[in-house]
Amino acid sequence: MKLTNEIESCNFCFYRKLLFDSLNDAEYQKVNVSRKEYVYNRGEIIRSEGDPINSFMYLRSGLIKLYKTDKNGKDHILSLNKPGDFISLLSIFSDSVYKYSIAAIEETKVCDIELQTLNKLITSNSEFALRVLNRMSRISDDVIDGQFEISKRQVKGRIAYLLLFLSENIYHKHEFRLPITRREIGELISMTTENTIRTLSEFRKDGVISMSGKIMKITDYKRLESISKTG
Amino acid sequence: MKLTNEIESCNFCFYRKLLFDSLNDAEYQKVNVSRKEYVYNRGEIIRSEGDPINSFMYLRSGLIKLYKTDKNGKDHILSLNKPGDFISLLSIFSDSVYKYSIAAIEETKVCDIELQTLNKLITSNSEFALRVLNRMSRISDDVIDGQFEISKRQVKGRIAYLLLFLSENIYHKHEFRLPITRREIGELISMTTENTIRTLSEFRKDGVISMSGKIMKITDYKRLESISKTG
DNA sequence: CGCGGCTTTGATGTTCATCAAGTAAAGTGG
DNA sequence: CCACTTTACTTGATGAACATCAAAGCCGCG
Repeated sequence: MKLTNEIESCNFCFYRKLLFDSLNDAEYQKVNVSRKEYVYNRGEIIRSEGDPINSFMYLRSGLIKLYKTDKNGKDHILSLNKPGDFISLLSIFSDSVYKYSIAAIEETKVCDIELQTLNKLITSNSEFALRVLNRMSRISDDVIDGQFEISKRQVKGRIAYLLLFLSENIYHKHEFRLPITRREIGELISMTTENTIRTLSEFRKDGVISMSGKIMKITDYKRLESISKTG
Repeated sequence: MKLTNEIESCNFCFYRKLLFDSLNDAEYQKVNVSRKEYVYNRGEIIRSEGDPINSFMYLRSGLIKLYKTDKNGKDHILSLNKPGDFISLLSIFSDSVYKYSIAAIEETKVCDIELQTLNKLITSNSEFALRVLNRMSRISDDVIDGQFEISKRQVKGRIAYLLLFLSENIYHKHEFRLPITRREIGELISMTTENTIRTLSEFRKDGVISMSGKIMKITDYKRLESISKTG
């Protein structure tokens, strides 16, 4: 993890309009002053379950996973999140510690704003408060919905769903570099590593995808969609 | 569903302090005026997936389930909620329609407040806004956490977990009337009705519980806790 | 270059869904 | 209130889906 200082001011930040649009200049200054930029490398843990929550973070670039570790030490991934997702909005107002861990899957840049600053803004700017409510609601919905979509499918459908998710929501391409290991895929879809691999191999044999190492290419999109729907 | 008028004013409502504590008298009046009371019978659907969200509800008494129906018509229960849970806080600020259905499991009384009224209060009273954020955060956390707890266990552990949940969080007794059918238990723990029944029968044979029809009694609490932990 | 983590495949067994079939209970209309 | 219909409950038999165990090749990295 490294502290950086790439952005001079939030004024021109792309993510400004997602959440901070309703702030006036004075309020912006408060954010700008309390704001810190961090860069996390692939694999680095950003926050661990149980860490105190005293700031609000959002992703400027990269990819992260939200996960929980069970008593056997096995991780269960709740969701993958990309820039624009306000990952630390979960639990932030209901608990003083993180209920989930957050780790960087790819090199990830975050902006970190003191929780106190956020609270003051919510108190002083009601439009902003509604905006936070909206974002928080959305991210919760996404996590719940993602879990639901996974749980109602069986392995093939789950893998297909995940590949489509990566292709459509993260990379916007039919060919991409798998950002996560096969074990992590398993942790995400509640399946063992072996079955995950077996299913991927099967997809390759069936000509639905082609892959070499981490490079994935969806060669039969329609078919994959059909597997995701019916499986 | 029936419209009632049991409560004269919110002033003495037990649930006032959970959320509405920070309102002044004038704000209270607004709530009181826009407020409607409804009673739903066992089994009645309160809201269906896709219904427009234009009010905010909370449970005064009873028990409800949040659920989604998949394309095969099979229901998946996301959570059971009891008085004090602000069930309609999910999705309320991120979507204009319900993403989940809500149904009464026992006779349920709700207070229904126009969304517009809620929004005005959030805008005018920042302490209230923080309170809503807190409640929303909590209910999302609970749903996510519940799903996580279920998904990491296998059948026996899931059933044990659910029985303990009902005993500890809903009824505060070791003996209670099962509020849901065996099929619904299955929908809640992502398991077939048959396996649910088989597992309950097994628990009875093993002397962990005794049951006749819907009446459940946990006879070996320690054992059930152990099954919930290890299973 | 060797160690540890990732990947892959096979063999085997367990868990769980499905199908079937019957009893019990609960709701419904005359 | 009773006959009828539907829904809930229960048990058994069978097979499919999936986990587990084992073994080996691969790859990146210190």
